[in-house]
Amino acid sequence: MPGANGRATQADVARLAGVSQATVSLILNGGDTGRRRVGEQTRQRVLDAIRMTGYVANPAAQRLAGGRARIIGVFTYEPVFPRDSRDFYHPFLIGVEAQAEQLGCDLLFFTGTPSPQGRRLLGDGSRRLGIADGCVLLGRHDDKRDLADLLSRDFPFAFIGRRESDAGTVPYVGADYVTATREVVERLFALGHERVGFLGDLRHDEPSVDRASGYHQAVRAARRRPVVLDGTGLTGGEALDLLGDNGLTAAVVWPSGLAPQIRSAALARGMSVPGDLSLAQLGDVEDGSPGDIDWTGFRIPREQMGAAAVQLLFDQLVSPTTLGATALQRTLACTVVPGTTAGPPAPGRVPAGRRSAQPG
Amino acid sequence: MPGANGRATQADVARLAGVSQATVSLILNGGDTGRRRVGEQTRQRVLDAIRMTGYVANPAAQRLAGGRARIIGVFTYEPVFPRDSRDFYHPFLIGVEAQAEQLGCDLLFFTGTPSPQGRRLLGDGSRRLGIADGCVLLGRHDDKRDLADLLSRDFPFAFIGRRESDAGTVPYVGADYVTATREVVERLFALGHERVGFLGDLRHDEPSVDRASGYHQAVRAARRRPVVLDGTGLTGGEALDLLGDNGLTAAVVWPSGLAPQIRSAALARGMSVPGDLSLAQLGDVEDGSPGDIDWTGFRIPREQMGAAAVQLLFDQLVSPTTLGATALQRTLACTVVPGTTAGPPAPGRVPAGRRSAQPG
DNA sequence: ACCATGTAGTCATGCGCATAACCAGAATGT
DNA sequence: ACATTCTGGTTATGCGCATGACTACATGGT
Repeated sequence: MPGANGRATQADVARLAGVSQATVSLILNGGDTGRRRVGEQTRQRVLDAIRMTGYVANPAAQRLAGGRARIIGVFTYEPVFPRDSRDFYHPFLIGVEAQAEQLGCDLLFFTGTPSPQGRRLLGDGSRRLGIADGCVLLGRHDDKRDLADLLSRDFPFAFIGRRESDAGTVPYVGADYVTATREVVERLFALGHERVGFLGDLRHDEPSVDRASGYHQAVRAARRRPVVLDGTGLTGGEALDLLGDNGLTAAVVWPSGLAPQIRSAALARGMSVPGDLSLAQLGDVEDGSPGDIDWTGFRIPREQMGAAAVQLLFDQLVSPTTLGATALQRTLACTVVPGTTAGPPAPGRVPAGRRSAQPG
Repeated sequence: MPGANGRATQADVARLAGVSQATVSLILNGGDTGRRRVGEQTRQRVLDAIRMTGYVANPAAQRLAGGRARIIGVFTYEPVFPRDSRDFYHPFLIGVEAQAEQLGCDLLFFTGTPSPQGRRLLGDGSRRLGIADGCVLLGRHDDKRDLADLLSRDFPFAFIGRRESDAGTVPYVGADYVTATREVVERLFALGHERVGFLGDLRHDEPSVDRASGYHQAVRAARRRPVVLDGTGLTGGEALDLLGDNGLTAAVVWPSGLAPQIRSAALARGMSVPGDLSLAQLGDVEDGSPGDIDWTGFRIPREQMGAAAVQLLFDQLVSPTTLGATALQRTLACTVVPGTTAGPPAPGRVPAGRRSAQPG
């Protein structure tokens, strides 16, 4: 005898099975407790009744009563379905969706007006994560206030991408940019380059710091001198000049989007890549650029990161307090790809850049 | 004094403002009733208290109490974030997200195991739409049982794409394929073609029926004979042969994905498009194929359809019973695009197909 | 003086579920 | 024979909110 809205409730099931509503709940959520507490024949009667009535739990009621609704919130700092940029989030979300499905969870996407600083999760009283069991967060902007807010309440969450905060242990699934960068740089040294430059945005966010760190590890291991160049805001040509001025025959580029521009500038000046200049990207380009070039560098396991973040969140839901700090911070390996934009240095050739742009 | 979970409740607000919880609720949801029922200074005190406490409504409680949670469910019959096919859903979802944001609603995506027949919304007791205020549905498969189920309960929903059912008025936002197809065919006649063929999957789903209908309208208006060819499962070459065997110099192709294959086959045989054969697509290709060709045909307003569907759902939520059958079924116009794959027939030239593949 | 009408709220209840607290009867220990 | 433990449940309660029913007081009409 379903209610007015056409859905059966636990009470309906209970009535049909001749037990109390609490018994139905026990059987459904009791776990060990339930199994020990309810007799087998009663159990079967109730399960039959559930089948007959087509009962499905009302997630709102489950949440309100302090249970889990099998709903995972997803918070992005930008629209999930962007119109232009061919989709920074997409690969992550493939993994998120797949894993959520695996775990039988639905996904709740929080919309919100993107503000210039990105949108905040908890501030301004507009957000209502209350309905979700927990929340997966991803995006390039990270708001330290959001981090602190999240840590201060007991709302489970997981970041995609490494995040650190003074306020506590931030649960995240990151990629090991340090190792990946180190390996790429080592590879360039192994090819015979005397010096390998790091050309990038010298910011202090986690992704940048990690790459710089991996670079320095490789340079130190090879007993060479680091050449760190600030490429912020540079055009391809300017960046190429900068590399040439520093006499470099090889460089890793961060963020990766700059690399194709440098390559284009080089080709335009009659140089060859990797003949005259070896280039490597530190991670796949975000906007799926005209990609017939097989770049040397590494690939970020975005899909797996999304899936792992959902799993991390789920693990927290299942055992609210058990997880230690190490279990809360998970790191996945990147795949180094050989590619075709790096090779041995041309012997006796003038290093890249301005000078070779005006051949005599 | 927020609760244990760190969030303020209406009771907290009420205590701070010196009123009862019911008054807070009244002010927040009363609409006209509330404004008449509560004095202005009390109102202000409560609003201040809300600001001070940072109160945000708990959607679970709102739903449970029969109210609206500002959550819109989205049901697709396939994964929302597909790995391969460059994204049939994406354009719709851009509109859905934008409109949901506009209306201040969050989006709940139902995951579920895609089965060969697509997944069912309500069957099998696994789905829980209960948390959402209503649901937007989209996908190529439509399950007549789902339609009947949905109509039988009072759960608001809206389809993206026309759907019909014997069980009642199905709320949907469709595109006017009939008019668009008619206009495209008229255009081909206007270019001077004696006969214009319809080559397509002759199915009975709404999108196919609409296109066939528009084709026949145009043919009738031009007082010509219809040439309807079944293109199901044909390769480009086979389809080209079929057109040639029927002596056609122009054809509209459905689904649109077949058109590029026909064109390629034609070019491979030394024919020219539109010189020897005019082709038009009935709608944009779904998988964003290598698109440097400017196809004659029409464009489906996917983004607007997504937005309109959300709006349609929202309208139902606001006035549960007011909407008549006409207001529940909305149709958007497609944009006819001239393109470059249709032109006047070559005078005195042999029609397309096999024969011109063996020039003497 | 009395009822009708309006104003500004409060009270009580229930949505569907999870869960702590309780309880009856049977089995077991001593 | 009586206390203890186990088995198999039931009762009671509250989560946070919306909403119908009710109340207390003021104002106005007759």
